Amino acid sequence: MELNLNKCDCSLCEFKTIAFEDLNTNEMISLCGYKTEKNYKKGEVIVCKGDEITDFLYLKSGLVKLYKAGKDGKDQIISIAKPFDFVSLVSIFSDANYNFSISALEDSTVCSVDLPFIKNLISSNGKFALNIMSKMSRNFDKIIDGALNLQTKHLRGRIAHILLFFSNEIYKCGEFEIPLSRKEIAQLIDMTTENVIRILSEFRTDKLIEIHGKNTVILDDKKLQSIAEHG
Amino acid sequence: MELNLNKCDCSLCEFKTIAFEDLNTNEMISLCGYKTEKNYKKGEVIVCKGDEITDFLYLKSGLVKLYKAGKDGKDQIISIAKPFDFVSLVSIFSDANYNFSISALEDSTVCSVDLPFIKNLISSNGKFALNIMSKMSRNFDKIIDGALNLQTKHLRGRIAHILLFFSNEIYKCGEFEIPLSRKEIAQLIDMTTENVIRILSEFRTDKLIEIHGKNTVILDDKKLQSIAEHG
DNA sequence: CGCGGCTTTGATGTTCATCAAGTAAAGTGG
DNA sequence: CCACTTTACTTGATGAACATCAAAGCCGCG
Repeated sequence: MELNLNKCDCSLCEFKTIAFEDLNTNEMISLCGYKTEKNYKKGEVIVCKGDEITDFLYLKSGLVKLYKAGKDGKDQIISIAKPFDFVSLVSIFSDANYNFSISALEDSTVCSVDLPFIKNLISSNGKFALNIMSKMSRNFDKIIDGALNLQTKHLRGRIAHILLFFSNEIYKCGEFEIPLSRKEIAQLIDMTTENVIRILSEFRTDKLIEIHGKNTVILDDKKLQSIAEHG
Repeated sequence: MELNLNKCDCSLCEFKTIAFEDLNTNEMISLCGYKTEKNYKKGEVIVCKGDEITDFLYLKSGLVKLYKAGKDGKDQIISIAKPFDFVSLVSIFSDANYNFSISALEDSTVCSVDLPFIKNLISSNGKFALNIMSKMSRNFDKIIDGALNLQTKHLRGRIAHILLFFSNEIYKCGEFEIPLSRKEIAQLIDMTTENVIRILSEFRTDKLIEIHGKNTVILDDKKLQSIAEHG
């Protein structure tokens, strides 16, 4: 049976640097057979907490959020993954089921590789195993660091932080559309929707940013930086 | 803190279930050669942020804290590791240097295995690799979960939580000595020293706990549980 | 003894969540 | 396409939760 009618050649895919750079030719060919690509529309749920973990996922394009769903829409966002990031986090090797959920913040393409196949690769290719561990490890560090940082900051500092996050890390541009609702921003940096709005308004009257409809423009990068660090 | 002379036989060590259960006889013998045990006194620093990572560490006995050191003693405690826990977290596979610190909360014995040797094992023994990944993965999940949980709780809930943590998970006993100073408790659950004390006092007047010198006694487990969940 | 660190309690002020209410935007059904 | 509903956004007022500041008691240690 042919799984892949989209006749990709993973060995040419720029995304193999995510983890697959250490595979030999044969392994690379197998990989293509165990791989599928899926597209998700903005807002679609990709993984639901409790789902069985059958695949190793990474993001090819778009933007997704990893989150824990709580009661009455009180979700908590764990992290935001951009292309080249793992989506599956580390947890896929610990449990049979996901203990968090994933959904698309923008139209996204997810590459999905059969998990038993990946485990097999880990068993048989030591370099690959170490590479994966190192990548996941770094992912982990970033999330922990983010969580600890949050705790030290006041609300203004947190807002400044995510504005710079989107500007510098995601869009690499001073003008962009925040792919999160105000509520989602609140869930990401642990505060209330009202305060997100309030502080964005403050920043606007202080001429640190401009907001035109959906568009956000960073006006004073340096001051925001300073607020993010010391505010 | 004397280095012992490694006369141990790791194949008999109950701690091999931490990760080494999949090693064959030869690998087990090598392991003993690459392993050292070190003892640390309560309060001693085991690893300092920035130290080169040369070994894979796990805790044989005692209790340690992993923390990020901040300015003027404003540390943040990432997690508390008990015997059978990894000490090195996942980060040892991502970076050449530690980006957190570790110190002993009680007199502790740490087992230390040469990291290149471990990496070698990962490369050559697929079962071992998967096992390690799964264990570290679970570790990661626990820490993330803890961090997210903190965010949802008020101060009283957090205090109730760590009281139960020590009672149920660490000492498995309703009467124990908290191995942390009030300040350290504050660092662990992100609040001020004064409020830790204040709330402990409240709990005492509410007959939820008793405090005799260093000793803490849990009086009303159920009520604490309820505060931890809904407070 | 006296010094410094840890602990405790109280008083004060700030930050932030909650509540309320109103506007804008976006989807829904006739 | 328009009325209708719902969802997102916004602003202000209020009070609660919490940090900060201050001061005093306690304890171990040189």
